[in-house]
Amino acid sequence: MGVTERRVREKEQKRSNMLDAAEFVLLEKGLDHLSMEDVAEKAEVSKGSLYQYFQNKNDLVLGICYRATHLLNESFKEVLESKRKGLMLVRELGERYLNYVKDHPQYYSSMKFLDNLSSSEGDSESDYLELCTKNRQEGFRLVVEAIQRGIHDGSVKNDFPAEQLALLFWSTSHGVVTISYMHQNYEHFKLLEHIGIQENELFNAYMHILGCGIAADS
Amino acid sequence: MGVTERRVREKEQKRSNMLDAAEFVLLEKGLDHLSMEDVAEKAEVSKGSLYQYFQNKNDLVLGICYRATHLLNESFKEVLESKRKGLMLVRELGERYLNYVKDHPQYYSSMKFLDNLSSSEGDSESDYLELCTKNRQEGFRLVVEAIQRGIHDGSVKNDFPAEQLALLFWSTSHGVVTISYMHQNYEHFKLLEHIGIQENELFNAYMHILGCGIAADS
DNA sequence: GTCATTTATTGACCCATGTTCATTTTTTGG
DNA sequence: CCAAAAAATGAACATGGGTCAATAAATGAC
Repeated sequence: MGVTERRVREKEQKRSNMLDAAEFVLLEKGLDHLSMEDVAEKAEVSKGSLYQYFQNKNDLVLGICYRATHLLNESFKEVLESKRKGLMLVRELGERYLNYVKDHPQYYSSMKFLDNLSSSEGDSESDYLELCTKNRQEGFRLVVEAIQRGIHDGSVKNDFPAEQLALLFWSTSHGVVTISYMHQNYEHFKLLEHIGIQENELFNAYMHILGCGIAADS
Repeated sequence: MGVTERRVREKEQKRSNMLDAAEFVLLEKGLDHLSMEDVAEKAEVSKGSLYQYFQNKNDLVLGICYRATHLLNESFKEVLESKRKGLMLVRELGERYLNYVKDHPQYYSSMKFLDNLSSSEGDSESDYLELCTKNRQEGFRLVVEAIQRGIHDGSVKNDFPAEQLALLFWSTSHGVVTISYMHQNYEHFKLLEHIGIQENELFNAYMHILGCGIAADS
């Protein structure tokens, strides 16, 4: 009979509801003030129930992070479906990343949480940790693919191996996006408007400079 | 009499001792496991005493961050004393930043803490918060200066205003350094060695690409 | 339909840690 | 040497993550 199947489905549904609630609280209060009590209340369950679906608070946040990395990867995959030049794909990936952070700040903060997970805390079992890591590797692989296609179609120069260029793009865009995120979400961060430029301008300048560095001379 | 002066000096000395202890604990246990109790024990004072010198835990960490930003700025100033071409100075700044993070991971983690301070938490009074912000602006100003000198001496092209280039350099190097830090300090972060390159290589590639982007055509 | 068994839910409770404050100790100036 | 001011202390409080015995609900055999 399909009873067990149904129960598995129901369990996933409840877990998903809890993650929805957690996302809501994360968006409302930020990572530092996300409490299990608040999540439980929002999800209309008891605090104890949360612990039947998530091993601890870290695991819960990593559950959000799993969604976050998955969504970003889906967005990246869309880009790679295009048949345009590789260099254009790279630019598009960067734009997607920038918009993603603007549209889903709670997802981005869960990814920052993953980044800040120290080794010792990684020890505490979390099923989601491995999934998040896998997703991130997958995302990186997509960047590599875009660059490889650029090298093949001649739009990206091949001074460096594709992985290295991808890592470079990964790191630097991470930095640019971080600044953009801080500008949007933190009151006390006033570097951008102190200079008087918009995030778009920053990003365009970034892509221009990067373009000069990695574009093939044509 | 110089009694009050002496007491001010003593007070600063005690505060400094507490910061030393806090740095020690930060290095030992990381930001997540830094407890006021541990700091108090290491500093050989009671927990309550800490609160006579720091308004709360955030303030204490920002006290470390103040030292951190100050030290980095001092290092940057040394670079700017050189008479070399501006482009070289920029590269040197990047190298300093990279080495700084390697040599003082506890300082870097305190700077990450500053970065992650949400607006609401910034509300909670911290004398050090403003000082840290000031220091960061000062650091940024030094980067701008290096680039301005590069534009003047013709080693940096002037497609963009110096502030914009500086922000770009700031953001992207932040990203590269972050990756490097994570590689060194987090077990579960295996992106670099999975690809099989060293941090130096990454940094050199970064400076090379960046150089292509911002160097004047000569 | 009933009931024993398994599974899920609950919230009171525990504990770690940041923070406060009344009390005690030390320092100061006369 | 003493009264007043300043500093240090640690017991006590508040918050929030995590646990668990008790309860409720669901299941399947009869």
